[in-house]
Amino acid sequence: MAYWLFKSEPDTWSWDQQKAKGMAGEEWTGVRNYQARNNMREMQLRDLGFFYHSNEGLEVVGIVEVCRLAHPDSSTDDPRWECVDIRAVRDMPNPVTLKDVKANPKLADMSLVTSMRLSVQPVRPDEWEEVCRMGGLVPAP
DNA sequence: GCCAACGTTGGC
DNA sequence: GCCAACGTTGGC
Repeated sequence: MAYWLFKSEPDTWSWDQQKAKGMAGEEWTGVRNYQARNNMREMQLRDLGFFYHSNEGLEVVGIVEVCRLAHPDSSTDDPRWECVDIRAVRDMPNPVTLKDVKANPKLADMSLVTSMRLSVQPVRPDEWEEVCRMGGLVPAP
């Protein structure tokens, strides 16, 4: 069981849109970065992730679950790009902002801080725990 | 809207 | 295989 973080610009694909897809989930298309793609290839069914709003909001707004393993990205014919499907699991009771993350020394190594531009990131279990605690999700899922 | 960071491309 | 040019991301 691993933890991840998915970035999305709310103008393009928001948490509300993700939630509207319900249990069916949605393909996480559009990733054109090898490192992010490789992270998706590593994902297992039922792995959990944070849903983060970039550009606007700049906060973790919810929890998602991987509901389909990596497969070719249907938004391109380029066979290099793959993606998983994810579905919304629940809201963060109190969204955790990037500012909050940066202000917490326990989260200094988080990819969100150290690899700003990576759009699909791994999250360590201790980081998962801490962000959930900050967001009012105790115990962490 | 700006621009720093950084990944990718392409000439050599 | 190096590295300059270029394009994109994303915080501010």
